[in-house]
Amino acid sequence: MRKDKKARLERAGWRVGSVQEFLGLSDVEAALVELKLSLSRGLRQRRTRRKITQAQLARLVRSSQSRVAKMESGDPTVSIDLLVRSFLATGATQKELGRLIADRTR
Amino acid sequence: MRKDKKARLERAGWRVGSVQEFLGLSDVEAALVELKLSLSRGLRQRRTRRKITQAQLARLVRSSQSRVAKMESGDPTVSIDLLVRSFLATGATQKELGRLIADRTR
DNA sequence: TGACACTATGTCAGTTCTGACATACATTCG
DNA sequence: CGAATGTATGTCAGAACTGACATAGTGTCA
Repeated sequence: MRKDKKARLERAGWRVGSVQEFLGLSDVEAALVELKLSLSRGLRQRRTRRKITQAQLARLVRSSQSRVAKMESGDPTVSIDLLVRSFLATGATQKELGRLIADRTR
Repeated sequence: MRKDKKARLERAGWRVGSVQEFLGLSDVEAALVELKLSLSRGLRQRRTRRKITQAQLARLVRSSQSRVAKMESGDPTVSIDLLVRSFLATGATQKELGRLIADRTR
């Protein structure tokens, strides 16, 4: 490969000549699904432990019962932002959030 | 308070008569800002440790250099979703993500 | 059985976030 | 100095997500 072409490609964001470290978006995608499931489970657990209904939690996070249901069922239209926001709204700390994510059980 | 009214309010999501456990969205909001900062720092750290540029990371997550810059600078238009996705795209595991969040340093 | 409380699912208009682009700024090197 | 490389910031059309609503399903109690 000509040197100027290599330089051009690298400038464009490629790592020419190195082993391909590209993760394949599918890997990241799979990890994201896992993460969302962890958050879903964690959220439902916290909610039921506190003995409040989906409607009550919805009010806490200024959302709706239907969206809470979607959060807890791992609906793909629910963002991580919303899951995290809701989890924190149950009174969880950032540390607890971190542990939930780190200590996931399959 | 009349009993039927109480029931109606509770159905609507209020916890009538109990101590107000409402967190005040501002608390959650503050926690979210903290969280985003943790992710920003973590992302930049992982990127620089791997000695890749913002443009290269952008390619990995199918984003753009400008958005990566925003991610790392804590720009408010960047979602947690995108931060997490990018962090994972650097090859981090869910466990590492959890630790990053749990072990934040101010 | 019916009434009630709770949860699940589909839909959609309005809001938020996104990649891309342009361009400015910063640093390094010859 | 100027060129090259990397990073920061503003903008915007299009994509993704949101709360709200309607409604269906599930469980419980009398």
